[in-house]
Amino acid sequence: MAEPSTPAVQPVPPQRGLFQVSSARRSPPERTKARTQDSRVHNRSLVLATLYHQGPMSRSELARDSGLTAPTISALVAELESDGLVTDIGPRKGSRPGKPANLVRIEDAVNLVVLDLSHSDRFTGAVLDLRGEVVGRAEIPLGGALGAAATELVLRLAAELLALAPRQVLGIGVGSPGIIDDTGTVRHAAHLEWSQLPLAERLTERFGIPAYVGNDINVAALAVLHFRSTQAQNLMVVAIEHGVGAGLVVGGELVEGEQFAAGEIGHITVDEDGEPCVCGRRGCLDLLIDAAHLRARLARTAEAGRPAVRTAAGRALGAVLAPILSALNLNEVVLTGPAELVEGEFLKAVTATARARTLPPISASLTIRSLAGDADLILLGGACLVLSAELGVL
Amino acid sequence: MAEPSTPAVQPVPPQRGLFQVSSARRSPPERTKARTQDSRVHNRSLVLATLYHQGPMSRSELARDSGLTAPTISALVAELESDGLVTDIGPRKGSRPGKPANLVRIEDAVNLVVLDLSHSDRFTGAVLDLRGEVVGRAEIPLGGALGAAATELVLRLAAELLALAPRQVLGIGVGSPGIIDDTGTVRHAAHLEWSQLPLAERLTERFGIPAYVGNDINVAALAVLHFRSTQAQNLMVVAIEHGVGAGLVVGGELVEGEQFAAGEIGHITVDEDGEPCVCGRRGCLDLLIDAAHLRARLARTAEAGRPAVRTAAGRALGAVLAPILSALNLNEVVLTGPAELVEGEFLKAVTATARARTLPPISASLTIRSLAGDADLILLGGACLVLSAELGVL
DNA sequence: CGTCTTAAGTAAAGACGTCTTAGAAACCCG
DNA sequence: CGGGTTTCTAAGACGTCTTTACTTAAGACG
Repeated sequence: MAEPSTPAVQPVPPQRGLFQVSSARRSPPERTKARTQDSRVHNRSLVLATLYHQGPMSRSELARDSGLTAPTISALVAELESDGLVTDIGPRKGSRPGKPANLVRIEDAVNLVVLDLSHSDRFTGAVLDLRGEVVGRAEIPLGGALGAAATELVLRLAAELLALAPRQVLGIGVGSPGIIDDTGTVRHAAHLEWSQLPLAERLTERFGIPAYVGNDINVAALAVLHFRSTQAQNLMVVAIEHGVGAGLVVGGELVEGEQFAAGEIGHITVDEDGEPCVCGRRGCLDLLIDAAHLRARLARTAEAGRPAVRTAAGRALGAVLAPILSALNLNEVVLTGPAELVEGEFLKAVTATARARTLPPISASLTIRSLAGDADLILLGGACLVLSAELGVL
Repeated sequence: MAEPSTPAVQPVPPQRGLFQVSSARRSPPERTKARTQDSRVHNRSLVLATLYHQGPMSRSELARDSGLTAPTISALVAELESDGLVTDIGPRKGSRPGKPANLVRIEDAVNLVVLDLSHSDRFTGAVLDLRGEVVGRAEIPLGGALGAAATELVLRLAAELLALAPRQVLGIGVGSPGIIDDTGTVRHAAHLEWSQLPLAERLTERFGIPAYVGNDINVAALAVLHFRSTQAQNLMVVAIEHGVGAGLVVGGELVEGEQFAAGEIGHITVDEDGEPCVCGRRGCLDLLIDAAHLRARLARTAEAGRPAVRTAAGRALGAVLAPILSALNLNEVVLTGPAELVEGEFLKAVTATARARTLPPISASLTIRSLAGDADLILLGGACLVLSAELGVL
C-alpha cells in the first residue's frame, strides 16, 4: 500500500559500466540463457566494432557489412548516437550515383585510464582515447612501497589519471605482475607482497568506474594481438624483465590456465645440472635469460665471450619455445624486455633454435620478433581489457 | 509474373542437420549478427544440454536451472518433444507438497555414427546413442588401400554402420590421422596418402547426413574432456601409437592452431646429436617414444636394460611436456597407446620428469594418467564433434 | 473431511527486437 | 526534366521472452 504501482525494488546488477556489453567473462564454462534483448547488445557492439576497425562508414555500408537490415542499423546508430559513442559526420565527399551517404564515426567522447604496475621502481599510467592514442601520462615512484602501501599508490595514480582525463572515463585497465584471476583479484604477487588483493573491486568501488586487472604479460599479449599484430590468432609474448614470463593467445583468446597461472615459464628446468635457483631447483630458464641474471652473467664475462653468452641464453629460450610452438601450432612470438639484451644475438639464437627444433609447417611460417622498444605494450593491454569488456569492440 | 506471391527463391543454407544448432565453428574470428530467433536455438540447446548432463528433470526445475521462465521452458520442451528429442515420462516418484512434477527426459530416438581411421591396418566404427553407449560396431580391413581406395573404404564402412543403426542418425563423426581443417577437409595425411580430401563434404553428400571430421588425437582430447575427465577445462592427450601426436584443450576449447597443425609434437628435437630421423633432423621425440621405435629399441636391448630404456623415453616426453604445461597452466595429461609401453616405467618417468621441471603451482596439481586401455576414445571424440555441432549439447 | 498451503504447469497479454514492405529524399545521367 | 540509383526512415508484421493470472494437484492441518 506504500507504493501502489511501483514494482518493488528493481534488482539492478551492482556494478555495471554505462555501455557495458560483455559480463567480463567471469568463471569459465557457464551456459547462459539468451533473452531477446541480448541480441540488441550483441548487434550494438557489432556495429561499434565495425566502425572501430574499419573507420567511418554510412549506415548502408554498415548494413551490408553486418548482415543486419537498414532499419535496424538506423535504430542502433541512433541509440549509439544518443549515448555519445558515435556521430553522424555528414555526407561523404566525392560524387556517386544515388543519394549521398551520411558517414557515421566513432566519437572520441570517452577516455580510458590504464595502469602498468610491472616496473619495480614505479607505477606508470596513461589516459588513452578509444584508438589507444595517449592523451596524458602520469607515474608515481614506488619508493619501496609494499602491500597495502603499494595498493594505495595504485589508487593515487588512478585518481591522478582520472583527474587528467579530458572526457568521461569508460573504464580502468590494469596490467599487474603476479597471478590474477578472472575477477581481477591479485592472488599472489611476490614483488609487491600482494596476496588475495581484489584490486579491480577496489578500483571500481573507489571511483565508481568499471575496472579490469590482468597479468602484465598476458595483457601485453592482448595488446600485440589487437594493436601490433598482423592477422595471427595465435601468438605468444615473452618478457625477460623482472623474471621471465609469457602471455599466450590461442584462437584469439587469452589463455588463463587452470589456476590462472598460464605463462609462468621462468622456472622451467632447462639444465638439470645447472646453477641453483631461488625456487629451490637447478638450471631454471630464469637463471639464463632473465634481464638481471643475463646482465650479471655478461658483466663477469670477458668482452669476447659475451656474444656466446647471449647466444647460449637465446638457445635456452628457443629450446623451451619449440615444444610450445609445436603443440599449439603458433607462428608468432614477440619478445620484450631491455632492447640491448633482447635484440641481436639473443633474438637470433632464439629464432635459429626454435626453427631448428620444430617441423617445417611450424618453422616455415614462424616469426620471432622484438618489441623491446615498445614501452606502452602493457598500457595498451589494459585498454584491451576495458575495450572488450565495456564495448565488446575487440 | 510466374509466381506472384512467392518471394523468389529462399536462400536456404545448403547442408543442415535436422536439429543443427551451431554452424560448426567455421573459420575463427567472424563476428555475426544476432537475430531474435537465435536466442531460440540457443535456449533450446541450453535445455537439451541441461537434460543431457543432469538427467531427467521437471519443467520447473529446468526453469530454475536455466534462468528462463516457466512458460518459455514449456514452449521449448513442447518443441523438443515434437522433434522427438525429449519425452515426458510422467510424474516423479515419491511425494512432496504441491502438484507433482512431470519429468522430461532426453529421448534416445537418435543415433550417431562414428569412425576411427587411426589404425594402420583397418578402419573401425560404431553406432552410438546420445550417451556415447555403443549400439553396434563394424570394421573394415584396410588391406593397404591408399588414396581414393581408402576413401572408398571410409564410405563403405559408414554405409555399413548407417544400415546398422536402429534409429535415425543425427550425424557422422570421424577421427582421422593427418592435418584436418575446420571444414573437415583432410589437408594432408601421410599414411593414407590423402591430400586436400574434403572428407566431411563427401560423407555429407553421399549420405545426406551432416558429417564432421577431426584429427584423431584432437578428437580424443575432446572425448577425454567430455566423457573421461573430472572438471578440468585444460588438458592434453598424448598418443604414442603410429607416430607421436597430441591433442590440446585450452579453456574448454580444442586448440586448432594457425595451420590446423596443433598437437604435432612428434618431431620436436629432443637431442640435437641424436639419431637421424625420417624428417631430416636428428633426435626427434618420435624416435624415442613412438611405439614402433620404442619396441625396436627394447627388442635390441638386453632384458636388464629395458626398464632404463622405458625410463629414458619417459624422461624425454616429460622434458617436452614441461614447457607446455607451464606455459598453458595445464594440469591434466592423458597418455594413450599400447598399454605395455605407456604404463609402468614410462608413465612413471614422464610424471617424475614433468613434475621436477615445473613449478609447484603446476606440478602440485598435475595428473598424468594412462588411458591406454580405452580403445573407444577416438570414436567418442567423433561423437563429440556431432553432439556439439548438431545439438549444442557439449 | 474440508480448507489452506505449496508447487507445477498453462494461457493470455505485453515488451522488445528484428524484418518486410513501402516511401521519401537526394544525387547522377541522358 | 524524368528515370534510375542509392540512402535512409516509417509503419506494421513476426518471433521470442517475460509478466501476470489462473488451473491443477498434492500434502498439511485442524
